[in-house]
Amino acid sequence: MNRHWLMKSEPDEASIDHLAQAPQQTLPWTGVRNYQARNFMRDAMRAGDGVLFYHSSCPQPGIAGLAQVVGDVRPDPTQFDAESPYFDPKSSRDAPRWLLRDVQLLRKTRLLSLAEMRAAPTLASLQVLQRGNRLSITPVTPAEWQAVLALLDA
DNA sequence: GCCAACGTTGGC
DNA sequence: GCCAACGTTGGC
Repeated sequence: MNRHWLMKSEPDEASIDHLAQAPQQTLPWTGVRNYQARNFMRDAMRAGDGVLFYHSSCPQPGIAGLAQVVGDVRPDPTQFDAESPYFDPKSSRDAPRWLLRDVQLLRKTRLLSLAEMRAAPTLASLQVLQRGNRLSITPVTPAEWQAVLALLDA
């Protein structure tokens, strides 16, 4: 049984439309610079896992589409790029500190707004809704995934 | 821009 | 290992 995840992206940087227009409708999930989120990608994610694509830090935060993890975990190339905002001078190609996963669109959805998520009793346990949560990648239970699908169909 | 919450850093 | 200071996140 595949796992499920919620992954936050700032739409200015990588929106659901960017994902839809990318080759193979797939984007590398660059820029994760938090160890807990990195460890999820490294240790727990598998190809085929479901992804709730969440728009954050924007006028209308919420779930904008469904995606899946494809391929294997690999080094995030932006950590080696001195021109990138994600450059990490403490990392090296011999011992990359930061990793990424590739994410492929399953389908765009209507925007399931943060307000609607908060109002849904079936999503009360969702980690991203908990007070003080800041992780950009969080696990989603099968029940929560089904609850999101149900809300999207409603 | 504000602010709560959390993560990271670095001196000791 | 402690902990204060600082930086970041992200909704509002």
